[in-house]
Amino acid sequence: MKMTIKEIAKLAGVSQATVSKIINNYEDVGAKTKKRVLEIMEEHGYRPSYSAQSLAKKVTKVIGVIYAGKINANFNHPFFVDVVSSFKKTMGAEGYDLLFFSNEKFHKADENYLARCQHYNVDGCIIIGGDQVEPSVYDLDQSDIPCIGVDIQLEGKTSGYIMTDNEKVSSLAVEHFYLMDQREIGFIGGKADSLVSEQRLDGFKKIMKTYGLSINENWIKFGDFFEDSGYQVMREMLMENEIPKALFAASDLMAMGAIKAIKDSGKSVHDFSIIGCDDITASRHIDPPLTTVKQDKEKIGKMAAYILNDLINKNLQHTAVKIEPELIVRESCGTAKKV
Amino acid sequence: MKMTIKEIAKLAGVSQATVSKIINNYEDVGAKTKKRVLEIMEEHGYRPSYSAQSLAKKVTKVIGVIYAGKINANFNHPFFVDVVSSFKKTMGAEGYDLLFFSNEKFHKADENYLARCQHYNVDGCIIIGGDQVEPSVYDLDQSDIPCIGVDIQLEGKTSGYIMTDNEKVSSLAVEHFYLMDQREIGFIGGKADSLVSEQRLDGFKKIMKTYGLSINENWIKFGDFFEDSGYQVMREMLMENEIPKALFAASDLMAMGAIKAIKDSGKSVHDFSIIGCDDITASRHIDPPLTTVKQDKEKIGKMAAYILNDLINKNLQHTAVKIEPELIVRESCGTAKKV
DNA sequence: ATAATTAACGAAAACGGTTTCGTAAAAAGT
DNA sequence: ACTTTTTACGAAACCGTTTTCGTTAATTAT
Repeated sequence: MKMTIKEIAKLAGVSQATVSKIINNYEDVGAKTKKRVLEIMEEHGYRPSYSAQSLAKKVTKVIGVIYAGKINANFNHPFFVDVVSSFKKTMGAEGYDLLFFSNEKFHKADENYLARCQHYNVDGCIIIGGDQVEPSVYDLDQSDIPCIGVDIQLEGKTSGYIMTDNEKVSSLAVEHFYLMDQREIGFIGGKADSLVSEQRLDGFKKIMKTYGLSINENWIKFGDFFEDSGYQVMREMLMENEIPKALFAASDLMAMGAIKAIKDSGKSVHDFSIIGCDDITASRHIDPPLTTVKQDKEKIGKMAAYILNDLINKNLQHTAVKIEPELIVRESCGTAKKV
Repeated sequence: MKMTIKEIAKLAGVSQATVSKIINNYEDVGAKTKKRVLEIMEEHGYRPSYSAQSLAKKVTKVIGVIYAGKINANFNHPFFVDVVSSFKKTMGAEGYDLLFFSNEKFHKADENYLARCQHYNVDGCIIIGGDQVEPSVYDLDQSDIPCIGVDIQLEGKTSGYIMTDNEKVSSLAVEHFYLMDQREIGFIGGKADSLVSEQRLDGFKKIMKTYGLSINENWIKFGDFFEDSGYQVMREMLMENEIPKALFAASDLMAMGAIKAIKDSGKSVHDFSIIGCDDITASRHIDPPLTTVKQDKEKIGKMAAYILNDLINKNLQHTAVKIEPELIVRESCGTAKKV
């Protein structure tokens, strides 16, 4: 049942070469021959084998997708889900399918990402930022395989990266607090060793200084971008003597966790001002509707695809792009003081 | 730089065959030879080519992932995100990577799913239920490629499927309404032509009859499982003369949309009883915390992986499995009447 | 009518591996 | 010491394509 090019050729009374040329749209094949062969192919449901093709040509039309960091990390984080969804859509339109690598710790130790990219001969890959830069990711970055990093800084000649302007993210949040007359501001970061966390913290400190606000180091804590960590961290803060009145959380999920911690502690959320980050779908529905710094997930995914495409087609050198964040005001910072 | 088996063989002073045997753990190769070759491979960072390997062997260790239905449908629906995440984790542990097919409408018309599965020579595939059964999915189902369907009924000899017991889902919801003294019950389904919607509606009607509750056909509407559709549908209902006091929505997202519609209409959500379905992360945080029928996403993903594995290893014939749903009571059906 | 082009096709090498089967050397049995 | 078995390895065919280059037949130019 599984037809090969050889059998099609025999059936059509032509050579393999001719069939192959028809598959690949060569010019030098007669119109009637072409028609006949095409019909036979259709009739037998013939499809060229990917393996054979990508062995012979050097192109695969497959993009590797890598979640850096711990096992399965971020695959189901709402922010990355939306980014990857947008990326997938855009790359799909270019004819690419996406190969999601299982975390390497599941594989034999020696099968790192570079090895697997070479193994599958992917045309390029996207690396989703993780906790820190693993050696395995570094090797891939340094290779000649086109890579686009999201929330992770890639430096290879055939790499690029994209992320939201994270310092601006913090500025937007703190500025809003300031406008709402909040001065006792805490910061809940994501994974302490992630680039994103670092940049947001930097931005946070800078803008606090700019506004002449004092920074309380006890009010700076780190989670892992997911909800539970926000809950834990807030819980700790709540047990201290001094409690910040305003909180900027580096993800909506952590903000949600923090809010839950506040509620569970018996205090009223309305006595706190809270700003999240990402603007995930749920944010507008929670209680209170969450004021947040929006990241343009759609755009990030799309741009990542464009850049990767250019990298693959060698229209581009190494590039880094920053996307503008946007403040979305809802009700978690009080409505009373709204102008 | 790109090493081939031939070069490794030359470097080691052995034949290709021997190197290949080492790669594939054949017994008939001497210990010292093996060691030497292994070292050379390591030293040169040699990795066998996937294309060449899967051309020669017949196994790829790749699973195809297909979202049936419209472009990009369901890729970012929280329910499926969690299911696929769990599936990915489990398959990853078995050494599989996942190939996500871009929607075929992006590809040339003739490249349907079966064609691409054959093209890539995947070991098996998972099909995520969509609006309806497309011809392309049917062909794949009927082929000899192992397939596991989630929320979609696959009937091929090498296929299986898994979904929550959807009639039970509706029973759980309606029973709860009944206990809470709600009699005027509406139903918001997902995509009207999806199997899941059908089953839930059937279950809904049955249980309503069982309890002797009258069914108002105007209170039965369909969305598409996403939030906006819940909003729209609820908006319509709100404009009618008779408005149901209790609503079962076939997804939490639609429930969230419905709640928003109620709020936007100026009415109080607390005058309504609402039950969702899925139990996504956000559900416990929204206002009011959503009572919902939980689907065990983790389990569904894991079981899907187990079944697919068995299908691939031919330990299994066609199988269908149903997963038990569970009612999670929170506050969207009033707390006053709680026992 | 003849030479020069062009069109249409095929032979065969290459892509990078796997696997069967045969064989020489080493080990074991007698 | 000689046969038998086992061990370690290699030659070569094969997996299903692509692609280069040469060749013949058909056109066109002269």
